[in-house]
Amino acid sequence: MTTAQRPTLEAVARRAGVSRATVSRVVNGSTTVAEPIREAVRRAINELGYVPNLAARSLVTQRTDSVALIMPEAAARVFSDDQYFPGIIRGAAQELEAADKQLVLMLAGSPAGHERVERYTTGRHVDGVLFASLHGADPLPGRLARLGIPVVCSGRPLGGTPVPYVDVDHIGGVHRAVQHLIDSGRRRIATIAGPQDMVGGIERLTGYRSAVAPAGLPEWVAYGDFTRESGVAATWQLLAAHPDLDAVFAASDLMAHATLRTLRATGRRVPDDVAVIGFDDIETAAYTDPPLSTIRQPIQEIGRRMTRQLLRLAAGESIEPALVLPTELILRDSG
Amino acid sequence: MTTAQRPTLEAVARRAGVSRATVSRVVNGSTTVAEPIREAVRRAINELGYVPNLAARSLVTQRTDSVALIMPEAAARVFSDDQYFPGIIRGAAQELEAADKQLVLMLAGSPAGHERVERYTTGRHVDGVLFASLHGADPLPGRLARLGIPVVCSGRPLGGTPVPYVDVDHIGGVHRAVQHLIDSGRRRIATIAGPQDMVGGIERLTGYRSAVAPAGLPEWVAYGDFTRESGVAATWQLLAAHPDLDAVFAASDLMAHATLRTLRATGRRVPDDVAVIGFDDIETAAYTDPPLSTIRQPIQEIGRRMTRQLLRLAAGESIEPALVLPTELILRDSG
DNA sequence: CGATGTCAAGAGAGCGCTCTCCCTGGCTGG
DNA sequence: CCAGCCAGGGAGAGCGCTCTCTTGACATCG
Repeated sequence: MTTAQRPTLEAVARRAGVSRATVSRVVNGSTTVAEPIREAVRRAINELGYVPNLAARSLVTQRTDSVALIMPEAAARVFSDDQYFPGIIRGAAQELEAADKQLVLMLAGSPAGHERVERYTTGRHVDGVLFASLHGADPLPGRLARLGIPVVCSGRPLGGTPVPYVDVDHIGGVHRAVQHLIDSGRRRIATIAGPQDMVGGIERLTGYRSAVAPAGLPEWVAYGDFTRESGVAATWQLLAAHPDLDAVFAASDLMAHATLRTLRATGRRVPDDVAVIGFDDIETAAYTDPPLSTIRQPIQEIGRRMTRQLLRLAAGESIEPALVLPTELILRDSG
Repeated sequence: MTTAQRPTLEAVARRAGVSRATVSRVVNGSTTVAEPIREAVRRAINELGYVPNLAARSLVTQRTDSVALIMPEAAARVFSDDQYFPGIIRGAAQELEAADKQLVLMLAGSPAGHERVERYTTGRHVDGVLFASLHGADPLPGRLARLGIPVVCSGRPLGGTPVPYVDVDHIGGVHRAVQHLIDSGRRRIATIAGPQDMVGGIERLTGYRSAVAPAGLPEWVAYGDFTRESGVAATWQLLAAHPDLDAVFAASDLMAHATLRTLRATGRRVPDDVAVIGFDDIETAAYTDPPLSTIRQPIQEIGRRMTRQLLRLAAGESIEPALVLPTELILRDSG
């Protein structure tokens, strides 16, 4: 499997009868090259099938034109049909495509993975690093930031070092949703909260409390980890403790979907007996039975904004330390 | 934002009082370095916070330790809640993690994107290229293969140049599913086929025909593009033409899900009036109403196998030109 | 008509690393 | 006692590119 020797700048230069520098100028679109020469170089490039060696280029330019997107989740969980990560990826990919940069995807679930990510990112193999969702107080974003590597997180990082981030208004969104339940007469409103080591999990619970407490209603909380499985368990738990509940706010659509099914399994009707509201507005939400009311967060937009911030950072501009995007209450039939 | 000058091999060598070569030996784990010196070098590395510059390394080693995963879809479609791409990504990520290599994700939906992918991959920025699902006869895989760049596709490529691939047994799986419908007494079995410019779309239709024809049953075909929206349209189309159909095989779970809902909207009961079988076994399939019978394809395993093949190719080993994984009929309640 | 300015193109010095020699000094064996 | 042999370590040549500096050829101006 002998790989044909790739042509180099040198080879093109020889063939076109010019210097390496001139070929480089043509390749990089400098204007100071006379048209006939430019044309000759182009022809030589085509004839030889020349393609620049990116490693050599980035060795001297100190840029790699690629950015890493880190998912600090176990690989197994990243791609459930939760639309969060895919949405972030998609937004980032779009924005990077426009900037003609590459997206390097890294899963940092295992400790080994985390270590690899650290080696790779600190190894200057990327111009910047995007963190999609953080668990606990991961020190890596702060460390990278201190190394001078551009970093942007999705969701306010819990660590000590301040790192620029993009997030949505969890509290406001949930508050409005729960308030809507209250306004429509619900009085026994439970919630299935997310993991309490993630900002999203914490703040959505805060939002629930901020609506329920002032109304003098009880706080009924069960915990899940955003997945359907955990949603089933949490729903049973709530039902056991409060068989008379008349509404559930679940911190993710996946959990809300599980709640829908579990409620039905117990003979309760949605929304007649129990109202259900989720969070995310994944595609499936419109296809559940009944269609799920939910709080939409602009996931793709988060990915886009993160990327935009990162690129500005990488370009040496200064940016707002935080960007908070609005959420929207989508009312369907479940509540 | 002045980035502190990164320490180089040279700096470490000076500090440890040895030569660059020796530091390189230590970093790369050569055994021919005496323990005291090795230790001194390690200390110097830690004190300086030295991290090797990967671009420089790959310039001389001609390896980059990263592989590209290409999705030839519009960014907008890659991450619907179809689990195909996420599954491939996940499988590939796992396998690459084990090999300590990086996953570079590229979307080649637009013509511009396609061109970027070509530049990047031919630019030797990756050690190999994985194609996740191909539309039509994309010439890129063949071209890369001819350039000597290791390539593996998911699904048999339609192009002229033979390229190694990993696929599942679409025909056999669908045949068994449709045969199951026939065996359970269905006689008016329609299908919603996938795009006919993709192997999966073509072969699933072939599988349907291979079961229906020998049984002397009519072939009722409508076409979709694997999405829910297209599933809705195709179902209405089938219903209009054949109001008496008693089973539908949809070439994707997403389309099957849409069929389920559309059938119900027309007052038909599943599976009593009409049986429905999908293809993929996405997570949602177990949560539809009724739970969807479907043909499971081991998506993650495809990603893993592709990656394994690619790594062997990159290591200079020779591999089987095709790997076909089995599919499995999962019977739930819909048919 | 020589001095100056201008612009295109070449020369050459690295970027940070790996890897092939080659050298040194301590041992072995005859 | 000396040739022969290692093992451990250094020197130095690039990998393929960019970019600054310099040169050379003209056009312009006093």
